[in-house]
Amino acid sequence: MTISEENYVKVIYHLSNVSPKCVNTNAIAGMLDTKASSVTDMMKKLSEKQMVSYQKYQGVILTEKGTHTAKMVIRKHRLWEVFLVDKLNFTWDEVHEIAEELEHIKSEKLINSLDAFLDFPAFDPHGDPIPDENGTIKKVDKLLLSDGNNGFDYQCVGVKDTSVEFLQYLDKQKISLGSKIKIISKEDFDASQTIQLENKIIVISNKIAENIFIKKQ
Amino acid sequence: MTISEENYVKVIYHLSNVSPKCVNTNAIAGMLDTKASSVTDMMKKLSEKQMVSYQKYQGVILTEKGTHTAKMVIRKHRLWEVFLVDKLNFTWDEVHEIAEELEHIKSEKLINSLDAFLDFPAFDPHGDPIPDENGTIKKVDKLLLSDGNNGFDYQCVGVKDTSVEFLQYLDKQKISLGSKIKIISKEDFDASQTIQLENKIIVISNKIAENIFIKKQ
DNA sequence: TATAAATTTTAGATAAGACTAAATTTATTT
DNA sequence: AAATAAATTTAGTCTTATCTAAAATTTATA
Repeated sequence: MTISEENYVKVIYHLSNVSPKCVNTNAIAGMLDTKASSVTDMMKKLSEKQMVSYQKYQGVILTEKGTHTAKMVIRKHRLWEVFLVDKLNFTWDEVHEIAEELEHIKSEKLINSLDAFLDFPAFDPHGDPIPDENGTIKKVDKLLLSDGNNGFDYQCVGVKDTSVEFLQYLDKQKISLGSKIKIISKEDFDASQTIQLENKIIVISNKIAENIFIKKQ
Repeated sequence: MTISEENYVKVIYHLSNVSPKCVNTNAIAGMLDTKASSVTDMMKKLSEKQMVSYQKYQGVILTEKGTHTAKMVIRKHRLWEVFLVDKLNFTWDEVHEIAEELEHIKSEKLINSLDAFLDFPAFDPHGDPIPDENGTIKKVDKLLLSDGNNGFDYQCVGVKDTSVEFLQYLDKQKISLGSKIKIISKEDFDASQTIQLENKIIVISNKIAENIFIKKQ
């Protein structure tokens, strides 16, 4: 698998999780910042390699082989992120870009040794689950802060958007994985929420709330 | 710089150290397992990028920029090798191939953090010096075992050949970095040597002796 | 249901990096 | 010094991954 092929498979995997049907050409092109015609070319190649099942004009679905390949790329990406944060003291907004490169390093022994070195972490610095050697992913029952209920106590367990801008906003507000969050109230008009953190009460927009994963305390 | 360009620059750097004049096309092709015509193409490109000074039919010399680029690639290669051996428990014959991939990961912050995490090592697992952040390389006065003198005590400080076969031969003989080696005698006929190790005396061929670096005890 | 709009695919082109085969330049020999 | 050998470059081709523009198909709308 080339780096490009791995990136396509990874993106198809992520898109499959959003809407579990066929993944369409334009969606892939959008994620990879490329053109639909390039995607079509690659779909033919990945189809020949048995990574996706592809029917003209109908989009693609990952095969079992393709799903496994995607999970292994994601495993590498997330393990490297943990390495960067836990061992090299990177912040959570700095790791994505570098992990995009590291995720394509080939050795299986390397990644399994790294996994052991990091003590088999289950989650990456953004709270996303790390597939194990077999591709098994721990399911967590998490919900979006925007779907939480007034008066309840929650804990931040992940973020949806992992952009530098969003992560730095959270840093500024002192919100990180494990932070306690109590929902005080929610505005009907714009769905903005008033929430209580460890030692302050703040108001966040719906856009913020839709990108924070929480679970019940 | 692309991965391919970095590999060319690295190879030219290594060849420059052997014979410090112009590096010729065929030598580069041999090292990279490619054809002379491909090398010529790349030399034109590297010349445009000011990495080498190139005159048709006369070979190439690295510019200052090219030398620095090469050193940074080598720095990354050797630091990753230390990481693999010291932290992930790889053996010294397993690390080269993986480091060939890791050496092309771009982030400068990554490599400097890794350097600090590893406690600023001066040498890689094969005894080769690691350039620092500025490209400075600690000079060591080492010689080849084949050039050592009878009756003297030495210490193994590096290997020239880093192939899996050679390194595994050394493992079998329990020769590693830091091993004490006393030269007992040398045959006139084939330059084979009888040497004393910690707890045994063995005979090694000249080919072996020409690939072990030593220094006086 | 016919037509417009959006999506997707095809056809043809480009750039990077490699190749083969032929041509050119430099080095070596007689 | 001419002839041969070796090294290097040029010219043209191939593959991968991309692109644009045009054609084909599907979906949405009047």
